[in-house]
Amino acid sequence: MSPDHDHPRPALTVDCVVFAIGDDGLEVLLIERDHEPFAGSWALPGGFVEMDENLESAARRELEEETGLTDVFLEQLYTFGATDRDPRGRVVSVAYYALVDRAHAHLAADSDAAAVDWHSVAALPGLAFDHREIVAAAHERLRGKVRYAPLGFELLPRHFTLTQLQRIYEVILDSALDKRNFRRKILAMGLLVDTGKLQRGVAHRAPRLYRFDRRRYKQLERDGFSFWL
Amino acid sequence: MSPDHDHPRPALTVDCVVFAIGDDGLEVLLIERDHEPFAGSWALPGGFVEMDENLESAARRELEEETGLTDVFLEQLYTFGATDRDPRGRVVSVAYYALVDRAHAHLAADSDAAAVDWHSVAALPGLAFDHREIVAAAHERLRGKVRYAPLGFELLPRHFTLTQLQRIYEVILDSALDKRNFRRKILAMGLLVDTGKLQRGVAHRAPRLYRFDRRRYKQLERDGFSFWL
DNA sequence: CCAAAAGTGTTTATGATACACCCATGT
DNA sequence: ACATGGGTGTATCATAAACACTTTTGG
Repeated sequence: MSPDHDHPRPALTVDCVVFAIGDDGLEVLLIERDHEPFAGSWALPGGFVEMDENLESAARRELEEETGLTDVFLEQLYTFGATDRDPRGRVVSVAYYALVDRAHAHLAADSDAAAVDWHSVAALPGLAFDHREIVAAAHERLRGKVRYAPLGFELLPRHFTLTQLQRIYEVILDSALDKRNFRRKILAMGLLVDTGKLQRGVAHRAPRLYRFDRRRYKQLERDGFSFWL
Repeated sequence: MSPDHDHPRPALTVDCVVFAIGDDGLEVLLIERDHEPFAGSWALPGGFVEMDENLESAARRELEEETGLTDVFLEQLYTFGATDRDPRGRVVSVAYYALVDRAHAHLAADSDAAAVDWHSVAALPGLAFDHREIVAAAHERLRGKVRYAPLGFELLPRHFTLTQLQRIYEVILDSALDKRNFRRKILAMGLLVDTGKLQRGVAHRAPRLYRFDRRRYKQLERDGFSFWL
């Protein structure tokens, strides 16, 4: 017996809000739509969920197909189901957000899309469907969660400097942070490991490179420690 | 053109995790299923989303139909879409959680359900589908969010005493709180209004009744204030 | 008059904030 | 040598935590 035999079903899609930090601050990855509806408009990467795949798998598949990105940090955001959100009919969309290191994210536009490109969150073009609302929800989630979860590291390469990390937080929280206080606090958590390497090739004193100790984070988390910035 | 014309679609449901504080601590409202699958098992109230209703509307409708509850605090939790979560086939469920004042929640079992009743979260019976996992996710969300959002008030009648409020937090956070510190902190936020009334009929000094000032909360929130406990 | 919860301040400890200069490197 | 960001410590302030007794009411 089918769950609802003759019962009509909404279509189900996933959409991905991919964030990175660029020169213009926080940026989102958008694709230019090739087909109707909203052909020519910018939109979030996403598409229909297959019958035999989990939701997160669908999000990862669509992301790879449409942008070339794989192995990114990905988390479910919210499910958007307003009855009029798609002009073609009833379409419910499970939205995810992803965090990537812009410098190491090599993009490859799909045949379905005219283009793939980064756009400053502060100056988005007109978006298809309710995608502006979805980006706004993702942005709010990121701003809230970055303070109590180790999300900042997902926007950086595996080895990074404290100044790079501080910039991540300054961009997301949209406020200047004190360098000494920031460094003291983040190092005091004991989650950063000094790799012993230095970043050479910069026209000033070579900064130390750190990495985030995921194993230790999970350990401390179990022991009741909570990340806080 | 239909969004996916010949493309098969998962079925879409909503499920509600309704919390209240009872004598056994945190409790969840469950219905005893009348029909297969899982006939006789306890399950979350919920059901299929109609083509012309929003997701939250569907959750409220199912909640009223199956338990009689209306006008509750309701928030989207997470969407569960594991391919094997329903033995009948592919069913994706958008889960919501609700908070109600147990004393004022008058229940009415639907014809579809053999029974509706409260169950201690600490000692749940076996649940249908992946409902145990959904309850766990809702519980975690509640524990996390109650500290930075004014959710506690949703579990009390409009007029309440500070001791009642403290108990809410103690139950949800599962830790004892200092009475004097609790009262100082919660009153300092300026969100509670002394109604001037006393709760009579108790075998001890009559406590003052307060109410939560929602208008003022929204005001302060806009001004950058953030609830914290 | 007894039981039961209401109500009320102060001290101490901890964590947050503010703040300025010298150092190392590449050009 | 100069421009650029890297790296470091202390004093002050604000918030959190610990803690015990008197008051009021109903039975």
